Amino acid sequence: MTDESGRSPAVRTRAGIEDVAAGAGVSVATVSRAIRGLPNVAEATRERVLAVAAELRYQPHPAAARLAAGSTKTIAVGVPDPATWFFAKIVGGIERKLLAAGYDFLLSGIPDADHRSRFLYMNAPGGRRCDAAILVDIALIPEEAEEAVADGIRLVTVGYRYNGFPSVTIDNVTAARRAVDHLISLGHRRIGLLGMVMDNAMNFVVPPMRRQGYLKSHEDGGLPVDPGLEIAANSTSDEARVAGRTLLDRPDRPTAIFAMSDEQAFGVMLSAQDLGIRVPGGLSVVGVDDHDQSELVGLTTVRQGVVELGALAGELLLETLDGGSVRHVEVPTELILRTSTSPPDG
Amino acid sequence: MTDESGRSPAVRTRAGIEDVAAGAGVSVATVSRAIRGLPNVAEATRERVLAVAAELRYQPHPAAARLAAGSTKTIAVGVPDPATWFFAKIVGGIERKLLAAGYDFLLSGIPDADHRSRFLYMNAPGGRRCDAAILVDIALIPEEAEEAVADGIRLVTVGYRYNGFPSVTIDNVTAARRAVDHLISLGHRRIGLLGMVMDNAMNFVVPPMRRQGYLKSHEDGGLPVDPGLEIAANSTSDEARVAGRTLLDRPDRPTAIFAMSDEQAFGVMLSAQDLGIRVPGGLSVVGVDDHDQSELVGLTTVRQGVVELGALAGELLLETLDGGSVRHVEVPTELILRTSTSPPDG
DNA sequence: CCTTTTTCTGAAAACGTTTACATTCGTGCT
DNA sequence: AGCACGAATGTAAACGTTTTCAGAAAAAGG
Repeated sequence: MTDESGRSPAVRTRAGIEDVAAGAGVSVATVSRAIRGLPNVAEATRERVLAVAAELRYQPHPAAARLAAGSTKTIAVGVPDPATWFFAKIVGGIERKLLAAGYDFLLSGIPDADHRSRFLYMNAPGGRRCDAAILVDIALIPEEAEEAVADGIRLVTVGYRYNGFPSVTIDNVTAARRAVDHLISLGHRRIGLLGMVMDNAMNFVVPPMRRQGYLKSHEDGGLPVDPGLEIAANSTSDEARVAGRTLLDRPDRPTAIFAMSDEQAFGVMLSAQDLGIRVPGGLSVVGVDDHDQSELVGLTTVRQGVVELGALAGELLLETLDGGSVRHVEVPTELILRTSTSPPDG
Repeated sequence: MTDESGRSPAVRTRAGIEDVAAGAGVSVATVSRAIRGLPNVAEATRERVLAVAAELRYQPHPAAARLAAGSTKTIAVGVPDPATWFFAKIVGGIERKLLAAGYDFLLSGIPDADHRSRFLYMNAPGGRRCDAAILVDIALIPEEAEEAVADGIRLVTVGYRYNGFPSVTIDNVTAARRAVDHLISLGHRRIGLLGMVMDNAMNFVVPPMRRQGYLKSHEDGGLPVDPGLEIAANSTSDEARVAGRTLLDRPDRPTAIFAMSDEQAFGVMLSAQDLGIRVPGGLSVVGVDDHDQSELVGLTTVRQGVVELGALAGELLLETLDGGSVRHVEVPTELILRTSTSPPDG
């Protein structure tokens, strides 16, 4: 086939479209059409081509196909850290949808602003590395956003909303309010806030909204806000543990803590454990997410359907690629009562 | 540049290598060399080219580069389920290494044998979709393995070992023995085994080894093995919860359970909770992994450094691509004592 | 100052598809 | 029988790089 004359013995050369064409006695154009299921190829021909292709284990060269066709059948997904529970769940949700639709799934960790701009740059339409991208909890700075729009990048965001791009979010203010209102209704007056550390360059948008909910609840409940009760930590159990520790070491320590994620809440529970403080009697704790392990540790939390978030993002993306309109969906949240909250002791 | 004469107004056409060449007054060959840092280009020329490229925001077309060069700078990674804690951690470890080395990271969920063979097919060298692949806990059936070797696929496996391919594993027999020996030494005589459900087609190799460790410990300890104390479940908390339930519903229920993963152990703890059985007095529980939440719930477990596993896999892969020799590394495990184990009551 | 290397550079041929356009071939009509 | 038309097929030109090879320029050696 490939070497009519040369007869090189050992080299096992891969079948190309030409080999299939030769084998089936048709032109490469027909092979291409037959294999991709395009119209205007006689049924008999198609079968013959497919048979030969199967026999030769022919597989189109993706790079060649992409180059010629201009479409990559690839989606890039950027998350701050793929090893984190929340992002892993989202990635899982997206992946299932996308693989089912026959897309390749390119995963990028985006730990800082530098990686973010690189991600945008590489996945811009001009980069032709992917057909579209999903960004999870990675907010663009205005100039990047403008640029992205100008480039005509296909993007769906999860966690925050940006005009022109499909997105899936929750109502973060309300989510936080559910948690804090609950604490207030139990009689707590000194409620700590465990926020997320804000790398300015990363421009995270979720923590401020949850903070706002925290403040709103205080306002509506007629409670004063003590700035000393607020602290920030990265969204891991370990980091939250030390943050919780400093909050609980205060002489006028809070009787309850609202943590912006369940993993942080776990950290707080650990710090309470460290200090011999009983949960919920000595300290009530509420988180956000409804983490897989929250039931086991009895954590009261504001549930958001995380895999659902990812799956929805995948769907919205597919819609966009099919030329659908830009949709925004807001997934509802729900307070799940467990044993980490109660009225304060005494 | 691209349109010398035509002056089409609105179309913002992307800069190609030819534009850069024209801008810098050199040939495309020189541009290609300059940009990729190849030798034999005068420093002054390189700088000029780089400057023009930057100004034009030039970015080589990946598909074109791949087609021409034959290398994809892409690694495919296959895991059973990317949303699972264990696999997410591994993926995170791999991703960091690979992105740092400038590789694209293609993620595939491989829930069943069908997906597995598709994965192999697509990522075979002939498929030219990636330069190499990493398979996590996905064992090949013999004929696939043969085929893979014949194809000359570049592969590294994690979780099991296969001749000819680099791999990173733990000693599963020993890991299980650590757990079960510990229980026996505490005085337990009836020790349940919560295994993983074996989809035959998937050919999982880890569960049998851990089971073997369980059996060995019994043998060495002179303990009879009660087959009724063994049950299998998928490796999630929820599924393990119902499995644990049936184990604990028996009249002669075990005084301890060895679960093959921490997530399963969590499920067992939940089932104990459901039945009002105290841990560890009424039931001791040991898992494997040292999950992020294991400390919080006080789970005694056999630690394996999961992110480390992933990072190592990434390193081995890079070594292979650099033409290094096939290495196999076995990561040590360690028993972590917490509060979920104690001598049985009474 | 003239060779002989060595360093740079450019022209053009891959790389393996897709696709616009041209061509051939039946078919049903007049 | 002649014609027009649509379906099936083929030809060849993209697609945007990399890389081989040969030639030009510069450096080194005598």
